Amino acid sequence: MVKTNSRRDGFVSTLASGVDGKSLHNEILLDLPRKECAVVFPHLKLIPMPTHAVLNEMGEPIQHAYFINSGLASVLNVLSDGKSVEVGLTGKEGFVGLPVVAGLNTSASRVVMQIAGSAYKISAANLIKSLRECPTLEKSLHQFTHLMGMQGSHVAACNRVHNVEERLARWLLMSQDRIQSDYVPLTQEFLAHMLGTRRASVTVAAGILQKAGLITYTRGAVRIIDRTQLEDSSCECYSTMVQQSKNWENESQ
Amino acid sequence: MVKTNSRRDGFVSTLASGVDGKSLHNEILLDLPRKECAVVFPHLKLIPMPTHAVLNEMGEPIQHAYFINSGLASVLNVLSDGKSVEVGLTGKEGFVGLPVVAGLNTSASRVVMQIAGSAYKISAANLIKSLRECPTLEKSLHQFTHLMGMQGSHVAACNRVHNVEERLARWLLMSQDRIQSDYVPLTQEFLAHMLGTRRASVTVAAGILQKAGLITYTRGAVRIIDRTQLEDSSCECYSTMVQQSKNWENESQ
DNA sequence: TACTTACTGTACGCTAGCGTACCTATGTAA
DNA sequence: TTACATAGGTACGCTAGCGTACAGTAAGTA
Repeated sequence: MVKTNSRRDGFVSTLASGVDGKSLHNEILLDLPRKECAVVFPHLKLIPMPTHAVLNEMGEPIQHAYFINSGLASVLNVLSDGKSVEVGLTGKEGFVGLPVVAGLNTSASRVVMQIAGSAYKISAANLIKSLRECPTLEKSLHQFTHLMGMQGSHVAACNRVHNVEERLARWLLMSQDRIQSDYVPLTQEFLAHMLGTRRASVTVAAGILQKAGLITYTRGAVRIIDRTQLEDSSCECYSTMVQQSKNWENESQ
Repeated sequence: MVKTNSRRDGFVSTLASGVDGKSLHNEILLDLPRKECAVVFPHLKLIPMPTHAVLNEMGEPIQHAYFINSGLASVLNVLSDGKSVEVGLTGKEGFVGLPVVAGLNTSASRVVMQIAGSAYKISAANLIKSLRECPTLEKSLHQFTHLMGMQGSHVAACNRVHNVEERLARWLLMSQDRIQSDYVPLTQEFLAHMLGTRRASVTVAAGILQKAGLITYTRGAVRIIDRTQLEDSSCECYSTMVQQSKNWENESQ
């Protein structure tokens, strides 16, 4: 999901590291041309995002949007009985606050940090203002809207037809891609929320994957051992989604 | 899902009825300002869309886009074993070919007419060209992208947690909204495809709804009898999605 | 060191829905 | 009228996953 882009240059890095002294990883921001950086960056503030931080709440107005810089955020659909089901997943390639880009005020889902990290925060008002002057940013965000829609649709199909073990494998692979680490610091309880299933079902599925030597599970964290075999254990949805992201990179400009 | 818009005037209707002598129902087109109509309409051709016509095929290049004028189109995710799961649904409020709007060439899903109707067809190339001159159209389509993404996400959650009977009720209600008729000419076989379940499961679920007096089932068609009670039988997802569409109408512009 | 809390492993009865099969209606065409 | 194809009703054994409960274990704290 890394877009190659000739615009990444010393200028951008300098601007970025000026914000809070940390380096810029968000791929949407990295791909902005100089002109647009100058418009957007003054509105950004790099803030730490602790685990379980709620970025947007379902049904509530969106005050701020976020360019994820590190860590992992989940897009959840919350049902009236309190159950939640993950419908999307994004890391440093992504952005939270898409409804604002579409001209809407209300979030259709809850977005939560699953793995702590950092993000560039911008107020909805400043984002809207910036978009008027930043066609590249606008285009990126429209494309990302489409990409997240595709992701949601795939998850819809996957949730219908694939079992817990396959979905767990898929989820671990998608996470690893986004945080670029084989260490996924999550409890089974939270994985269960992600997969919309029981904690006990995750224990069983994780046990199977562990016995097969694909992962090791320690208290509060998974480590991925054999990625290739994990892909085999996962449902086809993983490779389909990866393929579509690649199409997206190649076809968009 | 009907957007009220002052731009709907005699001019537009005249232009529209010029195409094939039939009247224009597509709500995105109806909401275009005169200027943009003049750009887009010359590229449109109103064509009949028979049942099971494939508008876009998953993984294949998009040659044409469609403004649905009547009937009902399903967005399906096709799995390698040939199974398909519906992830979206659109009628005259909608558009097929969203990837093109996002700047992509390949369709991420199969789009099929479920109930015959008609659509305004436009080549991908002409659409792209038109979009450059039509900011209103572009904005509408970006918003529709977002709306379909929300729909897919909701279906993802719904598929995970709700049973066949609830999902069938939801599907019938969503169809009725889009075709504005209580008569839904579909076999149980096809409903099963829509819900990603067995035909036999649909028979059972439809039987329950029929006994309760909410629908009647005749060979190849359902008729909705008691809409209010059907809403009660449906899962919360229906009302959530309706609510979000309303937000969309109110908040956009 | 003992206590406490949070996380993981496992078990058990239960149910929705699956795959499959077969029979019965209902249209349609010869 | 008969033959045929398609759609709907029903049944049966089977399995994944649910809800729940409880015990074991690691990690933090007094």
